Amino acid sequence: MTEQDTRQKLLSAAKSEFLANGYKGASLRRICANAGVTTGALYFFFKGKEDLFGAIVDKPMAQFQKLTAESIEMELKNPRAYAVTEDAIIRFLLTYRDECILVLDKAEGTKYAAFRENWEKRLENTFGVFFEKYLKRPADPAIVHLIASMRMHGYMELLQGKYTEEHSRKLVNEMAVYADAGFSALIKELYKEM
Amino acid sequence: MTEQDTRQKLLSAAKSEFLANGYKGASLRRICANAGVTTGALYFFFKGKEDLFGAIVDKPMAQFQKLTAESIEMELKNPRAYAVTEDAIIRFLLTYRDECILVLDKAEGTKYAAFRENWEKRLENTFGVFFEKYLKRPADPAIVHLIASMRMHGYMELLQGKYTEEHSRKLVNEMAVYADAGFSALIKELYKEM
Amino acid sequence: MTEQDTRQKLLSAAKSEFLANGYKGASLRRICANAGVTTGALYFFFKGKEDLFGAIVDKPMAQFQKLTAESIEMELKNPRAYAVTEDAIIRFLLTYRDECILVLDKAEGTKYAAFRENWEKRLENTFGVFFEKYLKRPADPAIVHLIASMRMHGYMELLQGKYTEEHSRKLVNEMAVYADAGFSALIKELYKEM
Amino acid sequence: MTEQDTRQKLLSAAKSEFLANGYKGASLRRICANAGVTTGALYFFFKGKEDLFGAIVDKPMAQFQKLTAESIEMELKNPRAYAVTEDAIIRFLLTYRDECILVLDKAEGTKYAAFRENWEKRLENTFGVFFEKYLKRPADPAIVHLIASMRMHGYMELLQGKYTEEHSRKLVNEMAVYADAGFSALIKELYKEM
DNA sequence: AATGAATGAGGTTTCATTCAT
DNA sequence: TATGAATGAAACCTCATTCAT
Repeated sequence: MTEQDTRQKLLSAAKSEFLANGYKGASLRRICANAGVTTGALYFFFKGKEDLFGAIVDKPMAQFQKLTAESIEMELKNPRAYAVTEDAIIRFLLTYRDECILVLDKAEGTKYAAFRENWEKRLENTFGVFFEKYLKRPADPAIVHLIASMRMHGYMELLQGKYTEEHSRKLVNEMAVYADAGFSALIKELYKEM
Repeated sequence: MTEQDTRQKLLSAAKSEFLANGYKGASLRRICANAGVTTGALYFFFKGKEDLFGAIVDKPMAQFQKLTAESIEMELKNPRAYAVTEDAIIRFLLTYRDECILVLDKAEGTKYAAFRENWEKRLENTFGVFFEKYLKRPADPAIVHLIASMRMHGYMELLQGKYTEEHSRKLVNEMAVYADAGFSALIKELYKEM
Repeated sequence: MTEQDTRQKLLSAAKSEFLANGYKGASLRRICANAGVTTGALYFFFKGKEDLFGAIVDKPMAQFQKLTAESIEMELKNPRAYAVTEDAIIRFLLTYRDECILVLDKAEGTKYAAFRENWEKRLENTFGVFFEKYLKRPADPAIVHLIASMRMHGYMELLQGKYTEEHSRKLVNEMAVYADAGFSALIKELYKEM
Repeated sequence: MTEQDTRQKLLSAAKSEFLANGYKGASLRRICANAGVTTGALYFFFKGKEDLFGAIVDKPMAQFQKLTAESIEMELKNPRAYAVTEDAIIRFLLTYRDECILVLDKAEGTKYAAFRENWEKRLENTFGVFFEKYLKRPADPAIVHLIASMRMHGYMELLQGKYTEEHSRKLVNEMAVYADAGFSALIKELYKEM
């Protein structure tokens, strides 16, 4: 077995374990057992539990960070860019499905613990801007948070259900139809309340 | 220390711990330490970890089960009842906020593990019926699931954010506006696709 | 409930528990639960686990000690007395069946731990005397021990199987027939070996 | 410390502890302490308490099962084979003295709990057949049980007393003389009763 | 006469981690 | 590269016992 083989087996077993039990609930013993190596081997390749988790998600997530940073920049220049940037993000999510699930839903106890929350907050900001634009005043942060959080959750569900890429894109579009109409209606409703 | 103090302290410490770390991640030691007693004391009041969890959520959840059972029955007779039953459920969720969060989001490892999933499935069924009614054909289960899951998540977020009851009701209404409009738009979109 | 009632219930529950699980394996909690009282009550009537055990068996066993002491004395004066004294002992065993089982087979961890061994040793001595008498020399202590131990075990089995007194007496007689014939044959065999 | 030392030390300490306190009463902590390691170390070598017990007795007992199975088969074909098969069994018992004691007398709580009882039942069956053959009718099951149980106990005592193999064989023969004569006399006695 | 509460030690087991080889 | 061995802390739980009331 080449050195890469072992490392790869460990990463693969770790991914399954983390997905199944979350970071905290994952057992390095089980990972090693499933990889067919001893615990010592794991510590040759990785510094520890968190390092192992990082080895799976760090690279994709760095890219993701860059992606979202660009998105925000673009959207600040041109709000219409949203469709484009969302598409890029969706593509990314679908490409690195497992890694995203890990970071967004299984990362309690790691440095990524707040990752999802942070993303959600950015989404919230974006949504807040929209609301303010159409409402001519800031909206109740709670409703903005709710809408953003539901949207985020939609993306998460999309990841968890293992649809084909084509099917996923269709679902994303339908979610967008749903959300856009909902957003418009909500604006009207909030406008009435004034 | 008065009579029921210790039991109450244990329940209170347990609630915090379960909320913070989930059932599996919760430590009875920490609970006891926070309650200011030894681990043995806990076992005087409760049979074990699951019994302790149950002592917090069992009673409210029995009531909740009754509530949802009634809701389903009513909705089967008259679909318009949805508004009424939803209102009752929302009131319940807000009244037993912590207990609901525990059962719906922190219960892995307990008998309530599937509680949220089951509820979501029922919601999915209801939504599926609506879709079929307006679409004259069954909708893609994936989109029904997505919409239902997002709605569920909305309720969850409502619980997590500690809004006043009045505020919460307002948010529920706004969520309904959002969701109804989204639903209608989606129906149209799906209709076009045929 | 009168005071005697509770004490009696505790003793009765304790007897069952000790019989079922032995002294060490018995749980005072279970005893109290089965007696329908709290642990505190137990400690009002008894000083602790061993005292509770003693309260069940001490009185009968004192009598038993007296009985065997007399037996030995009588047998030393007249070996033919064996039949008489054995009968008395059997009667005792059948009368205090449970207590005897407790002391002879479930007493590890109590002051009675060596009781059975001691009785066996006395039986061994008696048997040794017989052997020496008919063999004109001391027999191998090992075979004497074996024969005595088997006889003891016969008594124990008699207790464990819950036969009627009549049936038990019949079995005792048959055991005696078996043992006497065995003894005679063994003497002959050992005599040949010289 | 050489390679297998710790495992061996653990097995040795475990054997002593199990012999002294039985399976249930044995403490893994004491075992580890006596072996000079921490409790964690035990779990590197063994899956748990029962696995540890199994590591001591499983192999010998598998062999023993084969042995008794063969014995039964042979005796069914030719009842005279009893002498031969008994000899093989005795040799086995003497070779794996400790393991046999563990399984036959200290195994409550393990999968071997019923081992001795089963063996005794087989012996009882064999004895029952003998009785019926010479008595021309079935004998009282109680007396058959008693005789069989006493014989079994004889074997057990043989194991507990640490005699040399030669001495043991002599004792087995003497037990056989004792038992055969006892059996004959009992048959006669029972015959008279008819 | 008895309750209800609490202790503290000990039970088996799992964990992430370390380290000599 | 990787093994095999071992640690020590923490996990849930049960125990006999004590004590104020």
